[in-house]
Amino acid sequence: MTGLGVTTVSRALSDAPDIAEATKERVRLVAKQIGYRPNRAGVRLRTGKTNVISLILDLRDEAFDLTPGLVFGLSETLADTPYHLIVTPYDTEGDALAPVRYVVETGSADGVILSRTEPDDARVRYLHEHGMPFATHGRTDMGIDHPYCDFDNEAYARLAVDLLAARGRQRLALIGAPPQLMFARHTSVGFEQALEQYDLMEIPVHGATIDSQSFDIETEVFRLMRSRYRPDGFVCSAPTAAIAVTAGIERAGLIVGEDVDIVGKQSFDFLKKFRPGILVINEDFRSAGRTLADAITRTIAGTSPLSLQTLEVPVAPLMADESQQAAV
Amino acid sequence: MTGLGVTTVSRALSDAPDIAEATKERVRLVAKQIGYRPNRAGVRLRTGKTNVISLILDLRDEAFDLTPGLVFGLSETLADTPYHLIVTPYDTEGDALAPVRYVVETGSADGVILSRTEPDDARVRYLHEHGMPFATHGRTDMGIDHPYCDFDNEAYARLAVDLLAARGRQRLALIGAPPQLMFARHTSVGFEQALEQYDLMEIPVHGATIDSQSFDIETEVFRLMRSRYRPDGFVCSAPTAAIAVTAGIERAGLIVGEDVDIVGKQSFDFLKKFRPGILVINEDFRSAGRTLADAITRTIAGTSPLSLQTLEVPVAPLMADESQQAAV
DNA sequence: GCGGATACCTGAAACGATTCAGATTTTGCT
DNA sequence: AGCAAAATCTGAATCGTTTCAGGTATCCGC
Repeated sequence: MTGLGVTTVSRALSDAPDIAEATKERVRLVAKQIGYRPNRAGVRLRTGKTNVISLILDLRDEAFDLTPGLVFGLSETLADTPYHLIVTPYDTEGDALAPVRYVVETGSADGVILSRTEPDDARVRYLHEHGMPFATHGRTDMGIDHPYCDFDNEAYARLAVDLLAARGRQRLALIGAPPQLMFARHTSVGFEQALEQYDLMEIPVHGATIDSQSFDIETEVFRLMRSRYRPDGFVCSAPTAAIAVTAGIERAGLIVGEDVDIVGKQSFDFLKKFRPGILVINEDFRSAGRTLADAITRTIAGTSPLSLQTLEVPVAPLMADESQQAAV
Repeated sequence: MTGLGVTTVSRALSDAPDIAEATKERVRLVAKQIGYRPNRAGVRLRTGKTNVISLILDLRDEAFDLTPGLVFGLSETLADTPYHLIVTPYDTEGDALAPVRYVVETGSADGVILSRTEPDDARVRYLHEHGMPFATHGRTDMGIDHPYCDFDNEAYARLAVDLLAARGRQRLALIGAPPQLMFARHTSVGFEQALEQYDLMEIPVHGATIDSQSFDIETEVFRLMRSRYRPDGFVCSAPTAAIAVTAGIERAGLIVGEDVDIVGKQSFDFLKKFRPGILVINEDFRSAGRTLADAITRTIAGTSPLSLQTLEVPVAPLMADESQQAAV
């Protein structure tokens, strides 16, 4: 104790206007000396504020770059705030709502981060209706203005087709994400648009979605490469897809970058080493995590969602010849 | 309210012996009906128990399979307990102790999970001295009995050399992890042992550690392949290393699986697709996460650390000829 | 020198749980 | 019937914080 009442100390530390500046200074000094840290349970009990952000993770999600990207980006940025990041997983086949319901009902967090949004997302609706602050990786299509950070997959798909068209490819296939996901829809839209613009042919890929256990991309690509409608260009909506497509192509005895081109996404720099012929566009999930951390804290502080909507623009890769040009 | 005192209700829900069975039943029923969930802040304030496990993450760690593996495995298993998983990051170059000190000083968790242990690990010493329960991914060499889950990297390296020796390789190189890490030491020990046993030659790789920004494995391997001491077999201590080694070998115009063999680790099934010639041994980080979750909750409950030490044994991959044999 | 504003400080209640130390009722035994 | 023991219940304190509702000087103007 400094000889002051607990009220004074509390108000001094929160920089209230009715405390003398000298007193505040003294309190702050003593607090520093004894290494005072407010007890989170006390604060939480009294104010109801948890100082916790909950990241909702789908346990079935094997995407090996999204998850660490978000976790690192979020925790990195939240480290400079009073917030802790907690991971709330779920693997219920049917009920994706369970974890958000849990967070809302128990009030175990001040804000929620969602990923892999759907056009009509029950979790988003639920959180919005219950007034729980949240930010999403990916947009929705529900007319609800909420904070998000998204990669512009429409632009990505257009850019991918640009690249393939520039290399003279004619018959393009899209290896999509599960169609119920918003980013898959954006990718499709961009893909279709660009096809029309260049007047190219689309080779439909039956059931061509990533991370569906039942569907084997490699085998399907292999089958396609031997069929009458052989694609000469692939657009992949996820990094892992590019690997599987490559495997399928090579099983059919064809060469990536010569007989066929692949455009793939990555956040970790390995596709180029996997096959130098793959056309690579970067998507940085870690940076998305940072942006989302920022967005959720601001949302809790009352900032309007409209100013917290970020769309990351894909950047065209340097082509082999361009980079040589640049070097000269 | 059920008409009972709060004491009775509390004791009933905690199944205390001095409450009538009928009463307990009634209380439980009502609790279920109104969806009662104990307020975490209340419990935490009164009992000091946080019901939180803190996972300490190194932000420089770009290992793209360890992190999601641990996060998924831990959160998955903790979901069936009252514990929440919180992520405590750090990126301080010098002070790896900062995050554990923070957790201990603020009492923000009941238990801590560490990864990437060192033989003499300051974090382990600190947690042990302060009586904070913890479990580590990886062992230490400090004479402290603590719960851990580790992959037997010594056996891995021996197995790797076995595979290379069986294929007639003579001059082997180890692409190590940062030498200050415990698992790197285990790998080295196993490697040396096996070399001696088979009487093979070791080609030293200068500064050959993964995730050191300054060192470029690919370039070093390329240099080696053109030098007088050209290795014909590589043992990689991390998945990413196998990619870089492959790139270096191919830059030198040699073929993986023919001119040179590589043994690599993976947790996610992609190395075989990357280059079918790579010899692959699995390490399952997700399962390690599950094991660690179990270990830390048991440790908090008072179980002796000795029974909470798990060593996962590497399994030899099916060779191409063996798998054919097996199929016949 | 007096009333009232201003500046600065503080006691006590409240958040939701657990638990100590009884209190009351019932039971068992003679 | 009487009394101790056993069974069952409960009031009140406590954890650490914030905040309501005041309390006490000090200052200012006239």
